[in-house]
Amino acid sequence: MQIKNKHQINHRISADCVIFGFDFNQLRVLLIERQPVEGVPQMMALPGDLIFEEENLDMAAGRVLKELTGLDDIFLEQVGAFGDPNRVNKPNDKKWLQAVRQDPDARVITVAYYTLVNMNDYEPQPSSFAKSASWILVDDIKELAFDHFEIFQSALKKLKDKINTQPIGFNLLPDKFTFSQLHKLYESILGNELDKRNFRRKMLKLNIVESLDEKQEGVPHKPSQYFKFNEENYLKLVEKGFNNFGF
Amino acid sequence: MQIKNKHQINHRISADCVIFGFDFNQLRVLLIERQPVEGVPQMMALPGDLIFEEENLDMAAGRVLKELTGLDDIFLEQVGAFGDPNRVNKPNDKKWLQAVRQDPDARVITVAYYTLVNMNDYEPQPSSFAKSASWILVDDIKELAFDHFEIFQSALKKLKDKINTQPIGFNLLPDKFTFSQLHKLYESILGNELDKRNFRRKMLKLNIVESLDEKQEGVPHKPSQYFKFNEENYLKLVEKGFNNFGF
DNA sequence: TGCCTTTGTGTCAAAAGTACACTTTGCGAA
DNA sequence: TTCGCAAAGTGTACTTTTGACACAAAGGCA
Repeated sequence: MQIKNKHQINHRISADCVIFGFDFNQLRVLLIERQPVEGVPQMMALPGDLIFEEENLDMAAGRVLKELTGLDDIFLEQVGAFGDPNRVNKPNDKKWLQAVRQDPDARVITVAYYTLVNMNDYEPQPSSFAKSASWILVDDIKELAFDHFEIFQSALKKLKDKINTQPIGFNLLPDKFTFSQLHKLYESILGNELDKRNFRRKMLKLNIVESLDEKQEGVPHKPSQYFKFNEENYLKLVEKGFNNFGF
Repeated sequence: MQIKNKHQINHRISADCVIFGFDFNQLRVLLIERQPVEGVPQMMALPGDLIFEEENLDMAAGRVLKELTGLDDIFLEQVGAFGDPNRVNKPNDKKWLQAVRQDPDARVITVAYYTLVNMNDYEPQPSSFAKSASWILVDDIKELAFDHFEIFQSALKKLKDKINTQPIGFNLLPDKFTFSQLHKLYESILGNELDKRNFRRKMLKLNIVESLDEKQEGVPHKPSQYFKFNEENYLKLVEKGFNNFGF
């Protein structure tokens, strides 16, 4: 554990967030536009910031989320650390760093998080690190600054895996939602179709959604029932060791 | 993305490894004894080291593994980053750092990995960071230096989750093994009993183990058949989208 | 030869998963 | 007022998977 010369000292640590939202039809991610720099093509990036001295990693990610969305107390889970020495060394990224950062050659290791928000709660905030932010369809994300595309892919994979173990999808919906919305959400995350009747049957059997005494209004078709998530029942299930929440 | 004063610059980054092994009966982890320091009770720790300048995180973890075990090209997966500002601030840990480190107050963020090795391949290596290493039963690990116990628990949880998705357990066994060994391995990892016949039925149906033309010899009971893992069939299954490898 | 230990095997019932199509409701346009 | 449209909501038959459970077979050893 002795310190050797080969050990670099001044690492920067940042927290980047993959913020997922659901527009009732497709899955989206909240991306920021990187501050424009002459001669560097515009590119989108994950919101993130260097961590503060007194912060732990989760707090830093929470702060990024809060600064950008105004949201607090949100589902937040670590994806992992990304620390390739070349992760910020693509030519355009380098140019950008040279224009914007004080110490552009410092090695930056980022700890990535993903988080699930209800898009309707989102209110754009003036933020220190983002010029502007927008909700981009997951399917339209093809390229991002630095290694953010790789991070995004890891986060999406993690989300897919997780939703087969825990019903975290409710974090992406408002308190009351229809079964179709829930159904569509699962299809969007998993990336494939799910039989309507089978989905409904299993979800109802789990006993973690509860029908409300309220229906859609003003729709030009049969109005659907509203439901809400029943966290109490969910916790009871987990306590019993049940873990098959997948589809 | 501007650098503010609140951002601390000189973080240290280390890679720590939770090295799992299986003694054909129970699951073990390779722990090192922390260099003794007057007045600090002896305590075990996860092997780890600060990362080098030119290394990415996986390489650093691989190097730690190689230095300690002589093993190369081994299953290695990230658990996550641990960066609480107080993770190394328990009184005894502080004392230890003050005695051993040049800059004991530096904030150290660690990226944890877990890895699965075949214990029989293990050969203790003279290592720069370990006084001595030993295989400790998972059930006997109650306390570790720094936040290593927490890291260990996360790694174990990750291993449990993973083995229900991918048959990574074979990494813990030699090339040829008996069904009982495999069975016991799954029981050790999952921490509960599995019905022998049901385990065998499912594993055989997966078609990823293959019977060898070879039996145990010299055992005072019915000798068991040897099997080997069939990676080709496994990859075919995965390609088809099959994912129910759990028990 | 008999004993001990571990291997190896089959069946039945319950649960879960899969595939599949028609009726209901409410709005809006003709 | 009626007709059409669009999405909601519902059941059944079949297959596959899981879970519970007990006894014979093989080989060493005394």
